[in-house]
Amino acid sequence: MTDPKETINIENVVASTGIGQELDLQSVAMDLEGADYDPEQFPGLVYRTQNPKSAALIFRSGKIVCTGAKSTEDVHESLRIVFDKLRELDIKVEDEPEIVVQNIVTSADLGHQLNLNAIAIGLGLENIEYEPEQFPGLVYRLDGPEVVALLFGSGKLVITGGKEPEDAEKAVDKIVSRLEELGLLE
Amino acid sequence: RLRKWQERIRTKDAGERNLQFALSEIDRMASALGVPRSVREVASVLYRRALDEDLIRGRSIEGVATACLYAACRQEGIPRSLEEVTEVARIEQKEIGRTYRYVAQELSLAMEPTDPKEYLPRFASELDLSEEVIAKARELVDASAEQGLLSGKSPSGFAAAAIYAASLLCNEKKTQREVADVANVTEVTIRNRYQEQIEAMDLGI
DNA sequence: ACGTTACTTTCAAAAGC
DNA sequence: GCTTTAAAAAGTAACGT
Repeated sequence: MTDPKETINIENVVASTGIGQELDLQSVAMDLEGADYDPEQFPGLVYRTQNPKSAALIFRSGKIVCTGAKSTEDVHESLRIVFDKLRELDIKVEDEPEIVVQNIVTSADLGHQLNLNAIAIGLGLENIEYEPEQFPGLVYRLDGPEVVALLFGSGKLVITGGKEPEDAEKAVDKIVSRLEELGLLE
Repeated sequence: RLRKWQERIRTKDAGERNLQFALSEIDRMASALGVPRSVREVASVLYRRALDEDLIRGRSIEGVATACLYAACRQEGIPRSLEEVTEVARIEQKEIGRTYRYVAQELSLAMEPTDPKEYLPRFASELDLSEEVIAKARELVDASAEQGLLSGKSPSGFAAAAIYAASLLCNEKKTQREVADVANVTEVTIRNRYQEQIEAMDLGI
């Protein structure tokens, strides 16, 4: 039996940080090639890195959001690139701004088809959301860890809302044991 | 004193007018959807409960009224899809779905996903199909659901595929387009499921 | 009847309406 | 609540060919 935990794959990591300096986004947009800035539409300037692939949202306050990276390591690497780009524009950036991971999105595979109708009733209709007319996934909010899982008929799932990779592992363990005690796995 | 009294009357009147508006909207939409009076009554009760529980705050009366009607149709076993409800509503589908989920959660409605079989009589009737076709479609839905083919699929699309397959098996063939039109789904959806439903039923026999 | 693109759901942060 | 970013899951829809 393959442990479902082994199938966990980090798909996206969202983190926030700040350079501790106010920015004139209009001029940054002019000097930084590839920058998208449309203050009418959104107050943040969008800057994409290629390696690792990610998107950084840079704000007037100097705060930055990085999303799209596949690991915590990639988030740091992406932001290091962003910091260096800003330094090239003669903008002062702290040596090592604090980076806080805000959300980790992972996918995994339970290895069995799931009867979502039975699971919806088994877990309790008041604890889940399953509206196949609107979305094929069953939404399950866990207590500990505080994450949200989307379960699909194929047995694959998405876990989001966690702040560290361990949250996804704990979530998969809890989901597997809950489904097993309900006799709904396999 | 006098002002407070007038204010109370005004508030009471406004609340009463809002309630009347909501109920008349439920009536209007229910008529347009062609659902029986019992559904309007259930929807009205749901709306009054939502009002009592203060669920309207921060939401539109129109939205809550529409969500209550959608929920009432499901509770009464004569579902109308969100898309169908949207056609007679004055708010967009996304908002109806969101408000419905909120109301269902707050009023502890314990709504189970719609059973595709509940769509069969209406679809068959609109297509002038016989009772035999409905029975066959029921078999198809039960057999394929039992084999796990239902998970994640839209109930109306699943029902549409079963109706199409049953019409073939009973020699009362309707085209995919005809079935797709009454069910408000695309031909692609029917095409992608009717074959596996027939296989599921053959396995079960 | 293909293929492609795109929308549905979940999550978090950012600044401002 | 909205706006923007990214990503997965699976279903459905709307294009064009």
